[in-house]
Amino acid sequence: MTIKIPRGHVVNGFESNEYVGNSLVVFVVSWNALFSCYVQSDYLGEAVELFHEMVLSGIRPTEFSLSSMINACTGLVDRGEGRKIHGFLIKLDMYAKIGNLEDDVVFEEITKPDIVSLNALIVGCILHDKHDFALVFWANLHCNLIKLNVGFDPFVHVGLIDMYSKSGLMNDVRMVFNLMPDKDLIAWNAIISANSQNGEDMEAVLLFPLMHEEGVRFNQTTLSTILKSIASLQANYVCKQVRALSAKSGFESDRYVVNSLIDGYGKCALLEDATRIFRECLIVGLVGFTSMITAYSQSGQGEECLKLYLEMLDRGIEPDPYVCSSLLNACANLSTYEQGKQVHVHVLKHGFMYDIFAGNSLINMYAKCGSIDDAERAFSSIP
DNA sequence: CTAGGGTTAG
Repeated sequence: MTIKIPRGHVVNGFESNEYVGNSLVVFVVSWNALFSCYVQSDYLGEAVELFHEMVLSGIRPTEFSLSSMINACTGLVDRGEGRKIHGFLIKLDMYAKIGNLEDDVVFEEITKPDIVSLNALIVGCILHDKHDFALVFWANLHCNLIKLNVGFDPFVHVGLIDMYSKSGLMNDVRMVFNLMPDKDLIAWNAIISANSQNGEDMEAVLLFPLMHEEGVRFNQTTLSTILKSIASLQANYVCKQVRALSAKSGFESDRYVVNSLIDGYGKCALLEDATRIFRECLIVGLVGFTSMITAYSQSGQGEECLKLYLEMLDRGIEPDPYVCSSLLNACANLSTYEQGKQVHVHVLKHGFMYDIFAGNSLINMYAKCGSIDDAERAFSSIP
């Protein structure tokens, strides 16, 4: 993997600033800026490596550094790459001066846990990639914190909600949310998203009016998140209501909201409405096309799927494993072997065979098109 | 710290 952002630029950029006095403070801020860049560019493993490097060079992380690390680690666990950075964990433990993570007694040695030690522990738990252990550990940690009457940083709270959510631990998600003294917009979005991600779609949608009752204003993220659950529930009427709400609140031009609306209408089998938004919005890109292709595929209009795909390529939009997977599914439903083969060529050309969804769709397509040979070949070609 | 599109069966 190539690292695009030259580290020196960021670090020297801050160092050479004559208005900034304390170089040690400057350093950690520069590192933090770098972490943020890396995480946003999806260089998660590199971000963790850099973090380790910083810690070894004697610079104490701040809540900003660790907040980036929570994101990086959550992402890595998502991808199943968490183990790769397991080695760093051991050293991280040393830094955190908590000795053996598996012994929760060591926590008591930290008489006044601050944001740094707390966050280091979060990173440690996530890096361990041992969710069952993390659960026990966090349960103990929570008890200790309550006993010690230590306030949580809101960022830590949302980080925890996100981590628990991605581990499927909804009870813990709710516990953390309920512990929050000030539930702001971000907290509400996090709990709604957690419900949505864990298949509690009805709950996710019902939280929306609750949030309103508590006097917390929604934003585009809220709308996009509940639309995903509305799509799963195929709640046609609610979908239309949210569309009206998006227009009224001015979030209709948000990329995520638009895509979620297209997808929502598609899943609710409201093809005309989906098409209208799709055609009216000039910002529709790869994701919008994928939603439309899926919608047509599900309504049995395979020719439209292929037409849309060609239109997409015509507009210079590069395909990805998602759209290929959706397209292969359309071919499978239609039993269009020749077209399926063409999509297979695209999958190979763009190197999407590593993607488990694209691979499965390919196998499925050949199977549905009646070619077991091709299906088997596709199966054994999965890396 | 929170947000969008994809696979398998029945």
